[in-house]
Amino acid sequence: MSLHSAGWREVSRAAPVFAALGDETRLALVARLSSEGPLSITRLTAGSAVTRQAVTKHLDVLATAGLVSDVRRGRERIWELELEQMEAARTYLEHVSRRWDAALDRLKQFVEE
Amino acid sequence: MSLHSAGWREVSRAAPVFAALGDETRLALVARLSSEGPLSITRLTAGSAVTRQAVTKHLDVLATAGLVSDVRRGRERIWELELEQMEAARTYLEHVSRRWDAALDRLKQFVEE
DNA sequence: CGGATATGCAATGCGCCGGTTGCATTTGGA
DNA sequence: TCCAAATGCAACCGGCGCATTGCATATCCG
Repeated sequence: MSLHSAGWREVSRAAPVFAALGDETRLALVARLSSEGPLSITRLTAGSAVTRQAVTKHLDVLATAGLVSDVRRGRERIWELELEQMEAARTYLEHVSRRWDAALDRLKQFVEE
Repeated sequence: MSLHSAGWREVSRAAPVFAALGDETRLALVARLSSEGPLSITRLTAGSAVTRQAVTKHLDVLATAGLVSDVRRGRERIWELELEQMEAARTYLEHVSRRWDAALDRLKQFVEE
């Protein structure tokens, strides 16, 4: 078994998305956006524990992971969710679950025979 | 809007799980386990780019997040997936998606009226 | 027993991450 | 025009995450 199997390509795509979601502050931002809709940086900062600069950086991280996108409206930047990557992550977890179930089935059969 | 809304409790539970999945090496380990079934540390190390110690640490991280569990068998430690937390993560993403869709609907309705 | 295999424990190094502070820049509006 | 609001840019810092190396311990087996 080498690094090339087990879907390494998929892994290196999914990991950054999970990494982006793996921070409380960022995940909270995602939660805010999902429940309140598109918001500006200042609005997101109000109700967050950290500085506006921190919020900005976190939004950049999320954007790099493809989880959010921004649109300028006058002097403010409006951020909104981008579901594609999140769906991809969800699908990835689903695949893992399925393969694991299959592995357990094979194992069970192996034990029984 | 304060820190108490938008399901902060859920956020602080889900974040560590995503964080654990947000590393290529760890995600690769999860992939290996899901496709090949329960494996020992040495077997996992063979086919991984890093040291056995690194693998061990990563497994510890995954275990702390509740994503894997281990069983001793003689002189070796067998690791296997623990689907519950992964399912929880998947569900979390699903909820986010739903809320976002709802938010978009509200927004659309608001614009139209 | 004794060697080989599998794992545990500990110290160390270093880069990046999350956060802050200070100041500059753009834009809306009275 | 002039002020305030919203954001951008940059430097700085403490800590932790990822990985390594070296050595100790446990376990299997001939």
